[in-house]
Amino acid sequence: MSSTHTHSKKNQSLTKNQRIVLDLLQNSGEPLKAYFILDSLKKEGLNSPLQVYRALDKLVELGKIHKIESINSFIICNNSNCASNTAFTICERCGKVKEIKNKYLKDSVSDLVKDNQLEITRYNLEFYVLCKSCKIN
Amino acid sequence: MSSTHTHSKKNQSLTKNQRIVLDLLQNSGEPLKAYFILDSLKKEGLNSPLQVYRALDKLVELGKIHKIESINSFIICNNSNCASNTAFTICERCGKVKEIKNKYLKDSVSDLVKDNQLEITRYNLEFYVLCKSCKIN
DNA sequence: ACCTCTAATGTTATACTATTACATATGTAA
DNA sequence: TTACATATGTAATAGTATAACATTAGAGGT
Ligand SMILES: [Zn+2]
Ligand SMILES: [Zn+2]
Ligand SMILES: [Zn+2]
Ligand SMILES: [Zn+2]
Repeated sequence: MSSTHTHSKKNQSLTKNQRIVLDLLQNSGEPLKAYFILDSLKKEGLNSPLQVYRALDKLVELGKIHKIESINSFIICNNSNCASNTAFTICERCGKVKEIKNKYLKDSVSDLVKDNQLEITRYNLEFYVLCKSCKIN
Repeated sequence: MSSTHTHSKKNQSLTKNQRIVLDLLQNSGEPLKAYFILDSLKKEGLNSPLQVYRALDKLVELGKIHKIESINSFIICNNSNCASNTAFTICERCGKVKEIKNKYLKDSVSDLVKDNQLEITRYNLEFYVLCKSCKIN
């Protein structure tokens, strides 16, 4: 079973608990809270908070999901290579969260970092907005 | 006692609880947790979490302190006019937090926002670093 | 196959963070 | 004064996360 390529490691190495938590977040697409995940996955055999938190921790570490600290929630990564750099917009009215595509963001952040003489290892940027539907209503 | 000028309102309007919580954060200069604040201020007459949280909420609203979400802690504002825009460096090793002076940051953020076509109402930026003393050791 | 080591699991209990609810008091403005 | 908004005090409870310990599953080397 070690005929695999290097790049497949990350996908294959997910354990059962990690996989079902990731699937839930993937299918949801929006931020979910740990205890909501727990309730949702009772039927899958997750019985204790720790089982959820351990899976979440690992998935965060792998960069497959992100934690949005201000709402104690977890969301599937919407990019392919965030590493541990994250950037979100959060609607101030309805709480809707979107991960900002880091394709273009990177250069902007680099400039900002350079301009302010920071030596950073990673970053987390939270931009509060009024989402489209909230702007209308 | 209402002979005051308009601009002094914000300072004078602090209530007793708000004042003693603010003083503690001011004197500390580093991020403090709500229950630590509670313990520290037992002798000042604060007996319940709610008394602390209410003071903290108000001080955050006034922009006098900021909450650092990722560590559930509160820190005195190091700028004069953050409004609700915040930017911190956080040491990945020892957890030391510093607020970034927003004097220069503002333009950089404006550029970033413009480049990424965001319409934001405010922001919170967290830059993870290795602080000087951690870099040495 | 066997041993070894590391990572993950299962379970219980507990720690930490924050809010609800309700009664009371205080300050401010008409 | 009356009315209103804001702040307080207190108790109970909700929500978030980790410690501790025993057990199991996988990966790698021999
Ligand atoms: Zn991502
Ligand atoms: Zn919205
Ligand atoms: Zn500030
Ligand atoms: Zn440090």
